[in-house]
Amino acid sequence: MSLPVTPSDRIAELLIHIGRSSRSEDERSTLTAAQWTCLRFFARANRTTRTPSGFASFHATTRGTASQIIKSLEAQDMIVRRKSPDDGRSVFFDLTKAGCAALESDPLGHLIAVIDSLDHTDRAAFLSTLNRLTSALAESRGARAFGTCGDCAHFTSTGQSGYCSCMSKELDVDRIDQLCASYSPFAPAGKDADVRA
Amino acid sequence: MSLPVTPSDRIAELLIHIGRSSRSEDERSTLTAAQWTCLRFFARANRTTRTPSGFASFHATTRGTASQIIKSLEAQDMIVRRKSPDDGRSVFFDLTKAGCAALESDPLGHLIAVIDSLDHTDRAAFLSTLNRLTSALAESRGARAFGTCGDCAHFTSTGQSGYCSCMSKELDVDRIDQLCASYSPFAPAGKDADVRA
DNA sequence: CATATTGGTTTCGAGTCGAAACTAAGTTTG
DNA sequence: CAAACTTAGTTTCGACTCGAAACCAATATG
Repeated sequence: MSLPVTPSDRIAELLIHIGRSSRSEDERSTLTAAQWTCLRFFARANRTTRTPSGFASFHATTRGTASQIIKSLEAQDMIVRRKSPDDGRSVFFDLTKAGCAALESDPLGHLIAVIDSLDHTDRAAFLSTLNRLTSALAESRGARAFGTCGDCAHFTSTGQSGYCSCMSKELDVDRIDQLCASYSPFAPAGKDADVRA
Repeated sequence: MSLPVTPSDRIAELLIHIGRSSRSEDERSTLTAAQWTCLRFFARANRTTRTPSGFASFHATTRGTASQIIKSLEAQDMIVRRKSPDDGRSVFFDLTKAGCAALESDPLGHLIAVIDSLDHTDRAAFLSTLNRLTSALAESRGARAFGTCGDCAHFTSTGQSGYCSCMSKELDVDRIDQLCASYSPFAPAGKDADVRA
């Protein structure tokens, strides 16, 4: 009955709990938790990542489920569908004015405010550990971690902008802070072939 | 479109993500995420907390929803319903043998393993910050935080066991690590009257 | 050109969710 | 003591979420 409770158990317990309880929408928000996550993701991810598949893997669910959540946001005019110029099968999404406006009252604000009240160095240490946990967990799940281009192993800074060896493209300042599905926390072992490993 | 992304934003993003993705059941587990959370909670909470209301407030949902999740676990013989000896309205739940056995393959094990691989001092610091965040968030939501009797302001250790001023009862070793809904992270300001503030 | 494979959608059934209406057992209060 | 709360729990409802499986169209692979 009373299994030994290690610090790791406690941390896992708290992580689940905080993730769940901070999404509770006190004010009758128009969106559900899944819809908020989707809207946030489309606001933060780069164009090649802002797709149904991208969201599905970020949200650790199936493409089918992702497709439905996206559909519901489209119906509310929070996002608009765009065809990919490169691939006839693929689509991506942009936030509408209404979508951007909705983000202003993101219920996640509560959590962010609380985090903001932390001591500066504590926060930095916390973020660093959390980053490590996320990458390790993604790896153990056999999934790819998500991260920003600026932190990515494929990225080399060239002053203000930088170059992504994965997309073979120069990235301007705006894009450096965007989420990318091809993010890799590790230095690539060999050549680009390893990107999809 | 590209709002400034502060460290706090990143942390919030990661917390939501890790909480969600670590509950994904790779192996077709017999239980859903909500059911796992419920089973875990009943395994960890003390008797007065192991109730439908207790779970509802822990899980940040309504009593109605909690009731349904509990019903589904009862139907699978994971938990058994007991009448409260003190209050004719109240019930509480114990894990069955099957419930305890199920916990052995808790999908949360993945996350725990990853946390276990952290450096000892990093882990301690992480837990401490996480605890602070959880309490602060609960307060900002106007909800009560959950914690163990051993960490509670109502608790005074007397060597191996200890005394809970909230329940006015001596707690033996087993109970010290259990979750309690009356947990308070702060020293009680005045007398016992403040407990329900 | 035939055969995968990939990106996306749809449908299905079970589970989750909050809100609201409801019962029953305690508490307050006049 | 009885009427009026309040609290613990359940039920029902409709909308949403979820994974699985079946499906379609565009792209690779052979």
